[in-house]
Amino acid sequence: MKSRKKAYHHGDLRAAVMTEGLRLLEKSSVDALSLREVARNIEVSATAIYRHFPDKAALLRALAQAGAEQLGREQKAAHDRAGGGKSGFVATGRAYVRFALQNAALFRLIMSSSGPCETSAPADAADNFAMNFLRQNVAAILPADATARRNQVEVYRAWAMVHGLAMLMLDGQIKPDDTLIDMVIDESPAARP
Amino acid sequence: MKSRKKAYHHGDLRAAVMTEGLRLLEKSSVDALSLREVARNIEVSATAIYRHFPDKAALLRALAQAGAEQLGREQKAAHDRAGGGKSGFVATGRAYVRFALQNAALFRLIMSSSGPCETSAPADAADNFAMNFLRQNVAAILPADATARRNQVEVYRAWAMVHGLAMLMLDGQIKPDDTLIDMVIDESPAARP
DNA sequence: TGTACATCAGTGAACGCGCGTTCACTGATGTAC
DNA sequence: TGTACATCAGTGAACGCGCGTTCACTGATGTAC
Repeated sequence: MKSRKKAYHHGDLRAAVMTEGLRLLEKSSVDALSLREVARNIEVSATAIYRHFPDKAALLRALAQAGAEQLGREQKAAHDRAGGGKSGFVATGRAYVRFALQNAALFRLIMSSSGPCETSAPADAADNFAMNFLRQNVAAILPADATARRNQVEVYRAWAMVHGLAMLMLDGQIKPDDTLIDMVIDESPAARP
Repeated sequence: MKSRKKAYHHGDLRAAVMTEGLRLLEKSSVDALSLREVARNIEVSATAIYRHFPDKAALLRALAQAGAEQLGREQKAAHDRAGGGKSGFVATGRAYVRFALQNAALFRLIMSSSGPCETSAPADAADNFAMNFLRQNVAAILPADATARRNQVEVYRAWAMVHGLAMLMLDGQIKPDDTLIDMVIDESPAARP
């Protein structure tokens, strides 16, 4: 069989590269990801990838972008499923940590490639997904008369707590444990009635 | 000049390797650290290092260990300087984040190489430095009648918050800013009177 | 409907690179007499 | 104090590896006539 060329229809190779890239990130680290390995696994020459991505960095950027979108989607879904408000906030945090645990390398890649969120006002959809989502959720939790500064600090604190829990579990410093995740987030002062 | 051999007295090469390793970690990432670069920089053949470390992994382990000890020392110093108690707790957190920011790659290395702290009771000095320190500090903050489980969750939450803040700043997701660090930690519910 | 042709997604050979590690070696050091 | 010798921290050449990227190429696809 083994047809030599045009094994992929138009646009399919790009998708296959992305899929395989994401798959490999499930099993190893970002630095262990190589163009050649991706190509090998989808049975295509290494150079074929250059038809779709100018270089390796571009592929990583695309993977990070796709990952960020997925994380955003999962957070949103969890939030909506919980019915918004405080339990929406808690659900968002849980989704964040669980995504990190189930997509370790991808999660790290996302964090290390999206820019700082200090980039001024008009939110940068994909880049600032987490920030924006948190900001909205935290607003739902604070007293209505909270100052902007107070709100911001609260956002950072909530994000840091959830992010830290994710990273510590990823690094094996804290044993991953769904119950513990729930306890840390649910009982957090910000989440208490 | 350039004497060819025995440029280092007994034990000095080991120290020089460690120092240069730590220095390189200040400027780049763990994966960018190579035996050969360390050797080059201290003007020694790459193979000389094998007299002191069985392989690269052993060097990384030693660097992680040294880093962990330094972090522990800085936390302890900050704690003592603040006079213990609640402000000691806050100071410890600040020291943790600042250490991370000033020793980015080393901090990551520490976190990724020390084992889980779930390893049973009799604490493993270097490995569990952060945990033990936090545990003591959190105990000083909780009401005396707090349950062990509650205490543990509180420890994890505090650690996660501080660790997350450090990682988010390291990854450029939150702009590093001493004032913000202080606000996030100082005003955290755990640190409030 | 059939044929000529431009396009461009694929190919495989080749490049130079820096890496970790091995090997047989050398020569300064410090000790035993 | 002077000499013979074992030790062992250093050397440089060499290994094989997998990588990202370049290059000139080929041949299937889809369009214009």
